[in-house]
Amino acid sequence: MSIAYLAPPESEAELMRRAQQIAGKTFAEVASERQIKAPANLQRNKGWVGNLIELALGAQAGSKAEQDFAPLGIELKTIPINAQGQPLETTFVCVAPLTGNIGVTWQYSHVRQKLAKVLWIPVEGERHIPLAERRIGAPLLWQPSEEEDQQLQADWEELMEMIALGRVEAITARQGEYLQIRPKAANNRALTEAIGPSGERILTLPRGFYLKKRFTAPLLAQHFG
DNA sequence: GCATGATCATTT
DNA sequence: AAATGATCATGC
Repeated sequence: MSIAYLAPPESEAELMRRAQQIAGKTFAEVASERQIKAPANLQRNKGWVGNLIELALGAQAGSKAEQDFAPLGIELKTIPINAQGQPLETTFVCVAPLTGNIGVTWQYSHVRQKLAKVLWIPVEGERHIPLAERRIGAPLLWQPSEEEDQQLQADWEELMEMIALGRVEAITARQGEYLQIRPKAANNRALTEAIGPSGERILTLPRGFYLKKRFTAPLLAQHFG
């Protein structure tokens, strides 16, 4: 009854072969190969699809503060799409650092490192499709273009400046053309340290950086459009 | 609490 | 309908 783990891919080519081999399969098929079962829905298993794809490709499941395929320098992201291939959800990137941001620049930011090279796995996400019957799409290995990098940098700098100036609680998800900041927490009692309006220590909800759909939609469309 | 994996569900 | 703000599970 234990999970059938797969050894990590030894090259980018091997990773891509694996990704192409699961393309077109249903979640149930891939889950069966890994000796696991699909839950009825994602309500209490929000990360289930992401974990399934990790297992199917041989990523280390679980918590590590590095890329999924660190030796290959590749981050794995599943992205739920509709029948037209458009994203159904924003994409979580990383937690937003609320303290200790003196002298931090875009070039060495966590956001930029995470997005340096991403293997996107589109997956059917429409809720009318039973979870087990949803299919995996064709993989896309992506690196940000100069233009995309600059788009993200502009949003990042605006948002990080607000955090540094003690205005984290004034940040709304409406800000940022392509990159936004929203809560990222277990619940509303989870608090973390931040800088307040007068430079004082405050406790606030942890926040995360997310890619808006208007960033990921064209990215997917260029490849599959 | 923080980092991993995200989607849910209420509001607009 | 779509986006924002809130939340769910798991392992340290």
